[in-house]
Amino acid sequence: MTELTISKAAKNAGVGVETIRFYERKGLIEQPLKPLDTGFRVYPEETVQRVRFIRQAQEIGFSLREIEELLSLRADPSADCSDVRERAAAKLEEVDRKMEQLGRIRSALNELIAACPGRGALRACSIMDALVAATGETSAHANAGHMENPK
Amino acid sequence: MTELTISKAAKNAGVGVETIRFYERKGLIEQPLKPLDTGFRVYPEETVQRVRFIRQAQEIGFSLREIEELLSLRADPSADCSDVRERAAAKLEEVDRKMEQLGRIRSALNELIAACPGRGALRACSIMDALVAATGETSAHANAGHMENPK
DNA sequence: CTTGACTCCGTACTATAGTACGTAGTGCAG
DNA sequence: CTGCACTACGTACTATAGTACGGAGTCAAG
Repeated sequence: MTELTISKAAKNAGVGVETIRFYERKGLIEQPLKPLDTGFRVYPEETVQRVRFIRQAQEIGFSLREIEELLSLRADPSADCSDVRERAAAKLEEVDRKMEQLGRIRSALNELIAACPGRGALRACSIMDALVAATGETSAHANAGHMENPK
Repeated sequence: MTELTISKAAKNAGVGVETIRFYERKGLIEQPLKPLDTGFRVYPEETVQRVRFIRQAQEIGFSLREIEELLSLRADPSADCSDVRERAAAKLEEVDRKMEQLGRIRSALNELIAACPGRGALRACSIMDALVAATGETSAHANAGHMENPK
């Protein structure tokens, strides 16, 4: 098996060379004490697996910071499966929250679009109106009364 | 009406002073050629409205860059309502794509959690397994055949 | 007239996830 | 043995949306 240089490892893992180095700096993967006389990194296959793991976890919504924790867990002999499960559950809740938020945005956009005549001057654009109107709502009472103690 | 200094304008708009200045630097709001002898900014009520508009548009998912476009449109007398509508529709599609993506993530997490025993050593954790397994899938054929022309 | 609050400006820093660049040192092919 | 590709390293830069900071000037109350 050919020695895995950084570019080969990167290629195998499906990332760029700089990304490997970036992960090393971040401590997500250990840099492989370049054993050759040359000072060049030579990677074990594990590293490629690790990078794939990282990308996979990213795809299901984990940040690099969270992935780091997952990886530490993996290395921890006392780590329990429930630890991982908890993290997954927490992430699921987070995803649910994001979806709800997006759902609200979606409804707002839909309403805006439905109400929009779709033609005509911007003066008559209900989308702009909606945006502007919303901005006015809380405006009136905000600094209306000249407060004595302005912060 | 008291002159709107930056901190009052910020307060009224519900943002920080630095945010106002940031928006000015970004060109999202014009800085109000400080007319007093002092050199202090004095804002028209419009600016507060504008900042509110920005926050409102952000809430329905527009980035500052997109909001800038929306604002230019608003200032453009030849701008048509359909321009705005198109942007809203594009944003809606984007939101839909994001929701689908999140939905996939959600399913993946759900499956992972459902399959997880929830206790026991990490060796037996199906979540970790799934992550690791996925990483291995494409690994075999990646650099298996020593290719003659490595990049 | 001093003090504290407010303002100005530019710059630097936060977080996230990389990407790019320049310099210098290697490895291998022709 | 020349030259290109590759490597190492540190630093700087990208985008996004702000936040924080330091020094200087100003305003208003006491």
